[in-house]
Amino acid sequence: MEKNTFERIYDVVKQIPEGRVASYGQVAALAGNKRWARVVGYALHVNPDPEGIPCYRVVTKEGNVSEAFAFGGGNRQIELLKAEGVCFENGHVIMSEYQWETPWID
DNA sequence: CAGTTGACGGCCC
DNA sequence: GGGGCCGCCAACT
Repeated sequence: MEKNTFERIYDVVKQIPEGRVASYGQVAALAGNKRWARVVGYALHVNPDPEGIPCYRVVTKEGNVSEAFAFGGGNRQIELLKAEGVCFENGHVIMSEYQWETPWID
């Protein structure tokens, strides 16, 4: 049973632990192809289930968040991440310390 | 079916 | 470090 590209991306995002963030490229790589960075952005853009898909834990490789955030605003995303213990620096996540360590990968 | 778009990533200046 | 260009793939019109 092969899942669609979007479903695979959503599945990966759902697996992101609290207090951690993953870059679009990271999610894309875990979903199957790291070149899906654009596709990941698009997938989260449609975000069919914002309550089940913590898209706020997904940031750019620089730790920068998106303005067009599904929850109401990019600033909102930062607040949510800070609430989970993620520290920010100059408006961006310290990726070096908080980027998801993807231990698995089937 | 073909062209455009997009919440990106990497490389260059 | 910041800004710009190209490339990548799937979804949308």
